[in-house]
Amino acid sequence: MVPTTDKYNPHELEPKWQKYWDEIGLLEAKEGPGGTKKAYILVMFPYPSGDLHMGHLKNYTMGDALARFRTQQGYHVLHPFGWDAFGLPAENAALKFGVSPADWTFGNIQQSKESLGLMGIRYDWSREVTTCTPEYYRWNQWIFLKMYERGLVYRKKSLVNWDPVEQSVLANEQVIDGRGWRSGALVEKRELEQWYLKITDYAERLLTDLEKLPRWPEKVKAMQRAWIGKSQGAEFDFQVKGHEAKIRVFSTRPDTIFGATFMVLAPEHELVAQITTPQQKEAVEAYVSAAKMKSEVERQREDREKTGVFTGAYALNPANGKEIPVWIADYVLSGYGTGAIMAVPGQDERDWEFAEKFGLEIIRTVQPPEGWQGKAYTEDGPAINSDFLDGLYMEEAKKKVIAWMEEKGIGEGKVNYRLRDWLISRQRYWGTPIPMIHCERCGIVPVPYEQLPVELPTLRDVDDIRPKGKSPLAAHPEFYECECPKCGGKARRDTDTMDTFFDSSWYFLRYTDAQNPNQPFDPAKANFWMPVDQYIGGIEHAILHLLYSRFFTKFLHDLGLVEAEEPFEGLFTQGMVMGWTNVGQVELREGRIHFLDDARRSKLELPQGLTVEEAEKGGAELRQEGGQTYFWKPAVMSKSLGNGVMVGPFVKEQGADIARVTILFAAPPENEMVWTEEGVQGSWRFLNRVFRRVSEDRAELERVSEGLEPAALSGADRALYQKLHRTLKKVGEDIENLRFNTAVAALMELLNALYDYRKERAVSPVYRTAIRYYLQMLAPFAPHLAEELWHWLDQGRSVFQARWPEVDTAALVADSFELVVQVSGKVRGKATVPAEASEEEVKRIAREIENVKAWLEGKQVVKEIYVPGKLLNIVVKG
RNA sequence: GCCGGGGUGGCGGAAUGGUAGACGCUACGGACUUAAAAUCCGUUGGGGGAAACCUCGUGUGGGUUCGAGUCCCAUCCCCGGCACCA
Repeated sequence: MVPTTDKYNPHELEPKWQKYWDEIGLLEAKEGPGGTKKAYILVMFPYPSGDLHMGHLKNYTMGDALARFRTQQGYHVLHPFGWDAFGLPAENAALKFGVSPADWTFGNIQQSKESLGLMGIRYDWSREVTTCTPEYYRWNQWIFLKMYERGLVYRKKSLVNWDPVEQSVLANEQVIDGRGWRSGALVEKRELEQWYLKITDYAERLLTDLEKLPRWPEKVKAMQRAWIGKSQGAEFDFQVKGHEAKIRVFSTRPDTIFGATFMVLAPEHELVAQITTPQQKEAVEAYVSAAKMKSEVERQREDREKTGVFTGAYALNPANGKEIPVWIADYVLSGYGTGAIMAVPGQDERDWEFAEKFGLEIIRTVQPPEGWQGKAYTEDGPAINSDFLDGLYMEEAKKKVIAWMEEKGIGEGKVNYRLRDWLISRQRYWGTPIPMIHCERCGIVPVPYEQLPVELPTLRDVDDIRPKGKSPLAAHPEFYECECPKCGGKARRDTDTMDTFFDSSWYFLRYTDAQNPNQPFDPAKANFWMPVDQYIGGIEHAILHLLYSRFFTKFLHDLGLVEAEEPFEGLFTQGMVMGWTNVGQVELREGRIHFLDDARRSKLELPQGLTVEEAEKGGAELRQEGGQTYFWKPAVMSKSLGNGVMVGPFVKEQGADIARVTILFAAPPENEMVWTEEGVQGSWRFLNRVFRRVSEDRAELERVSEGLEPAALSGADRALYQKLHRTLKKVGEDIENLRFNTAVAALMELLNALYDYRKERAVSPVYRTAIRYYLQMLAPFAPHLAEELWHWLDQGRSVFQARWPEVDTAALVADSFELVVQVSGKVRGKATVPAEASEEEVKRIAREIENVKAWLEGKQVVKEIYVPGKLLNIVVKG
């Protein structure tokens, strides 16, 4: 055996090939003529947070592997990267460290870029997008103005979500369980005049087009459907007795109108003050102001018991002319439907509860099934107590009653959505200025296109940036003082900035033509690349970013700028990376674990007093160190826990390819993975074994040529050739489906086969072919090592420039197979059988197996099932 | 409560209705070494057996089928999302 003189040394290999890829322009994206095979591989762009850890890199590694694979297949590949660079983290850092948001941001970008480079993750940096640059955000302003032209931007005064920590308003999507999505602070209600985007105009398209996305996770689509919340019903009026006013309600069950025994208005409903009787005035006003004080969270408490107050007013049920009392209650929401309901306790659980508590009348209008013990009956059944609807089932009754309403002019069929318009004003500094001007004479005037961009002034003083409850820009006359474009008089710029989700709603389009100074992007270029073939990112954007981006794409499509109506053809939500985390020192008291330090314990929501058993069930370990006991547990890698494996040090000590394989092999990519020392060891062993295999054979590999006649192969050569092509097929399919873990497993298997082969055989043409293909298949995962070894075999060009080999389908058909012989469905023997063996022969061979013979002894064969190439099942009785 | 996804060795996880546990990790045994590391070889779901082999086994209970981790019905549990939206 040739002595191993070379050693696998990632530190030497990796920088060398990284430089080489940059020199040959490996991932420079080039448009081609129509019909060119293209692959737009996109990872969600991040906030530039500086140093990166393995948790940040998982999706980038996946994207890089896929992009490299598509390159090998000869696709035109677009694999870009950029920075979601506006937003609060930059401002917070500025406040904390006294650096300007811009300096902080660009410093972080530089650091992050280095980490990406170290991992061998390659992007077309000529298309880099940084949202906080005027070259980018001027097109935010441009799109905003286009939306304004089309009536999709409006200003409205209403109760909005105010995040007291961020000192800014938030959109509905950004309030989760009554708290700001980023700050976690309880959101307050404030009445403010703000800018909105009319996403609701697109509600129906956003809903129905989900069906065009088979390569999206069902989970994400379900979440979007629920968020859009379409419901069909009717909207109709109830006359208030003794008033001009009518109360309009929305109901999905207009068929139950004969059971409407009272009405409920949201406390904020505009008619409340008008219809409340003097006797009830005091109680109603008290209730309304109490409701205003209540936070969203209080209103949504688990044990929410129904509360409400009678207004003293009555309305007339249009179906039967009955007088019914009008109440107010906070279980009716002002923002949905009309903010008022007809209450039908017989068919609605919430109304039943309310009626029961306040002693209101209950009439059933749907016949519950016999023996019905429950309260409200919400299922289908024949209508009762409903005059002309009696006997009809729900669907029929709805149709009939809606037709009746329309005929009488009371109301009509109506579709309602839960989706609300998108509030995009933010009272913060580090964002895109809203390109609007307020003029005392002309009102609101858009900034003319030729004056774009409205540049964000550079503020360096921390006090200028600090949030004060209104936009910091409002303190800078040099920014807001301007001329009215219409009348030329003195006017004032809008001083709010845009929600940063505006920035990220179309960045993927900018990548297709990132440096265009004249328009957001050239439609021809966008049409070549769009839609994104594979988008990879975190599930946390299931609604927010992914819904907004779909909206923007549809809008830009409507403007005629892009053909695609959906931005992301395939979506993949990757699982998180966890790291073993020292939660802190603990003491055991009576078998229970008590933490001596609370900081990390509370962050991880671990209770005090766990039993050891419970802790272990939760994946934790107690470790002894210097006589002390520490509580360790895998937790999502994060800066604040300090449990992230940092890219720089890791690559320096171990190597980028090892990190990449560790990430991709540890678990299916959609699952969370725990980064472990053992996993890293396994990757090292694997890559080292690859290196050794090629290294030991290097001299022979250089001598042997590959002239190969597949049909003439026999024995071990033939077996290796077939294994090679089966692996080639599997690895290709697995990468396409992002099943990297099984692709790597297949490569490990093939490597084992190569070792087995070399135990008995010399380097041969088949073997050399196998090694060459092997390196091509390894390249997406461990590109540096693959490139190095590839150059040993083929000096000419990069492994990524060589075409991905074709699968020889003839080689997928084995020439013999292992026949599984079952007797009555249980495996009793196996035999190697030539592929071309006839059924007769197979049956004969099966019966010669000793163990099968024994099981057939004295039994009567009832039936035989033969699955060619696989299995024979002999069914016996007796 | 509703919606989505799961439940397979000590662990991560493989399995177009056809050999359950690929591949890897861990652990154990052995080789090499002065020694250790690394590396290599072997074993590693439970039970029985000297072995051949038998038997049990994919949350639980039923069913369909020659054959079920995979399909159907019921049920329990876990994770994620939504939750007074009329």
